[in-house]
Amino acid sequence: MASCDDPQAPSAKSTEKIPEQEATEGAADAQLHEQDRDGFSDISDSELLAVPEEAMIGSGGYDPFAEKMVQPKEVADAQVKIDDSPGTSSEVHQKEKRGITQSFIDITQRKRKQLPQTPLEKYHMKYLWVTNLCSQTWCEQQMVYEFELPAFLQPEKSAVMNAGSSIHLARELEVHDVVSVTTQTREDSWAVKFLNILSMIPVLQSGGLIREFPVFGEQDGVFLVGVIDELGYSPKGELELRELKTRGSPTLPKAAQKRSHEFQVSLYKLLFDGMVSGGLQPDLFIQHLHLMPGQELGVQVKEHANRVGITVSTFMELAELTCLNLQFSDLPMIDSLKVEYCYQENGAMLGCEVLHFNRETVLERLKYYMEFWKGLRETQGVDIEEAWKCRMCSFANICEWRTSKSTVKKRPR
DNA sequence: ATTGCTGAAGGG
Repeated sequence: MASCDDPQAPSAKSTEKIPEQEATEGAADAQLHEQDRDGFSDISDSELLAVPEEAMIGSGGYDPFAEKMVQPKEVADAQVKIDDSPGTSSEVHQKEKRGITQSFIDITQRKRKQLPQTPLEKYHMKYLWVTNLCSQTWCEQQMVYEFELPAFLQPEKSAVMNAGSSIHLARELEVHDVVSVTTQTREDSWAVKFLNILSMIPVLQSGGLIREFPVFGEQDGVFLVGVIDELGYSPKGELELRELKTRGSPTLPKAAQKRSHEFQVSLYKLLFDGMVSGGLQPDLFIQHLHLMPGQELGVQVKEHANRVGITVSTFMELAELTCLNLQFSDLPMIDSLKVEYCYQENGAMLGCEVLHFNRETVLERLKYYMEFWKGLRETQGVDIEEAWKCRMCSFANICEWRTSKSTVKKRPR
């Protein structure tokens, strides 16, 4: 629903998209890789240093041990225009450039102050996405490489992901229209999220269906941001979260992938429940995102707010209004979590799973993943039992985790 | 800060 340019770009105005509610009441694995007997041992010491040509980006080289990456300045400074439609190739390029920029900044910062950085600091993240944590559940080491070498993703994989994005967008448009709103500041971008929420609350209150509901909040000291695919009521009148997963093959996912989906929807519930029960404090946006409370909202944003019957002038006014609305609209917490799987090719439903929410388990896993982001522990790759994941990993042949494992195995002393 | 800080999900 929301799409936006880099609001920090000096000259660039960005556009956010806002859903306009329509009548909503009528809206209605692949092959199993059997476990490697020898786990990680298929990698040799010579492969360890043989970085393939594709790992080079620009004029810079990648060294998994020294973690150096350099590139021409004009690349680092390039401002990128964002394409509205999710999953286009321009988006992929944009991600690449962003990754390169981050590494560039990282080097200069490290030189200046010789302090060890937490991953959050290193990648300049004020907050995490729910999906960051989901890829972390698959393989933390792989997630790290995706941050550091975003250009290295397999094209076939991104093709399946782009197709998934298109299907999600089409579904969103079934329940509401989307209009563009120009934003000028980061505060504006968040204001648009708030306005989206404020316009979806009444739909939920009247028993309707909504898609792409923004959720956020503090978890374990870190600000977490996500988007709930779909919220609606079951015939029994329970508030139901539905997450659609489109698949490249007409098969249901294996356990490892289901675990990640379960974690994803559990995080959504954690965040949503927190929002409707008063857990979202306006101050969090200042503390974590360093937004300016008194920031005057942009003209376009104010205009849109007026169209939906809201008169605000500063960021904080709207943040407070949103938090209060969430808390006092008497919205229920999420009762059930559903994941629906469909085949990309023809849209055929492959299955639907109802997942159980276990607060303790989710919080425990969350804590473990956050320990990584806070720099409290080293990066952890997959366990030997899940070494099969490495076979479809783009980073397998440069992976530090794999090489360390195989070294241990070959030279036990 | 010399320059400057993320649409989220996307699938395996």
